[in-house]
Amino acid sequence: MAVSSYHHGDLANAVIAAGLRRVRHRGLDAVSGRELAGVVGVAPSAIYRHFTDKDQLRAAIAQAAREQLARSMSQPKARTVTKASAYARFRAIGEAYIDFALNEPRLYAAAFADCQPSREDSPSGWNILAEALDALVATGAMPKSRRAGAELVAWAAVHGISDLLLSPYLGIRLKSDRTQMIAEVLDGVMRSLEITR
Amino acid sequence: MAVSSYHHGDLANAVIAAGLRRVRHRGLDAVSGRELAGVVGVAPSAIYRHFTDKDQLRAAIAQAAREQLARSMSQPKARTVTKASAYARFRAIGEAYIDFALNEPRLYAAAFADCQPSREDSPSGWNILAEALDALVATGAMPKSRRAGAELVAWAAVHGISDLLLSPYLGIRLKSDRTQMIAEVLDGVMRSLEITR
DNA sequence: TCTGAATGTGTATAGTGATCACATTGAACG
DNA sequence: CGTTCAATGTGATCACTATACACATTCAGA
Repeated sequence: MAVSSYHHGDLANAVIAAGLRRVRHRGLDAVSGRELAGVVGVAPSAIYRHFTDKDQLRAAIAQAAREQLARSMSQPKARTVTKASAYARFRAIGEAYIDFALNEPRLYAAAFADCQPSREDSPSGWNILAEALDALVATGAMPKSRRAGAELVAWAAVHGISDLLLSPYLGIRLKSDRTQMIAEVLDGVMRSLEITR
Repeated sequence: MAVSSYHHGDLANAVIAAGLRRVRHRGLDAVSGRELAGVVGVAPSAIYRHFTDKDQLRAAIAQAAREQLARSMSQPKARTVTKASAYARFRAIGEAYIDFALNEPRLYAAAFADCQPSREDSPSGWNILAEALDALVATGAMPKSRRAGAELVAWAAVHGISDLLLSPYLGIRLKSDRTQMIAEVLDGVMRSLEITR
């Protein structure tokens, strides 16, 4: 595609892809429209045919990052017919979330940095989490009485530990092993929601 | 002070103060050295006498924001001699943290945005939390076996719920009452750490 | 084939971080 | 009291960025 070398053919997506690459190892604040244009091989002003604003460009990149996070969360796909499998999947989702945050810290930060209140993401992580929680209730691993608002409790804990582990501010005091701390927080979520194996 | 109008007298602090004002209603990314210099009434380049870098300026403003957060957390000062008072104080600290985040969202975001791994803050929120947890154990409100790593579990939950409530991305799905959701998360922390009233 | 809409180009403006030589000041010291 | 020096502020300047606008190029359909 784009043999003409004048019309690119898919500039918007190319720019977002280049932006994601840039975010991955320099962070969202390091993306500059001009540089992305240069990487893609186009004049700086061409970007404004596809994004009204730099804010909108940032938002588009952030949404792409969110989609990657959601994809990571949807990796654990075990059949959740038994208590044990539902428990395992729920826990695996949490671990996948934290792993993504620790392995792609800048992508993770970008995912929550810029988002329009109006837009929605298709394979939302929220829905993945909700399904896992439903399975927990269906298999009897979690009391129905704890179901309401459980997404928030679980997400808050997992999001919080991710942020804290990444923050150099608190990172200093966290001398002990990371995997152990993650396990502690996840165990805490289980007690908090009265989830049993 | 500073009647000479040439030498300011306390430029660094004045710039940080102006920066905090700017952060409060435009966010950390909106601070520009030139603008701060203008507000304080000084030439743009003068700032570089006190901050080597813009990164360092941002870090200084972020640290000031962190100190404000810690101050908010240290407001609840009830005597923690009984189970009930220790419980109340611990909970109040969590509520103060979340309140600060919701009332000063940009200040809160800035507090965690830029921080050098080396620097330490004096009245750290971590210590305040640790003391409250010690009091819980001392008064028998929390089993000693849950004490290790309890700061992390508590902070993660409270930090997570703050971030999620502020994020427009998840804010959409959170239709129910905020205070109720906050209470749910705090209740979850209590169950998670086996804290009783 | 012609025509218009979509897309990319080049240029210009304004604001930004950063540097450097220079000016001004206050404080220490004779 | 006067000199001197380090700290601090100024002004000019450079490179880079976001953004707007007039213009060029291409593609798709009547």
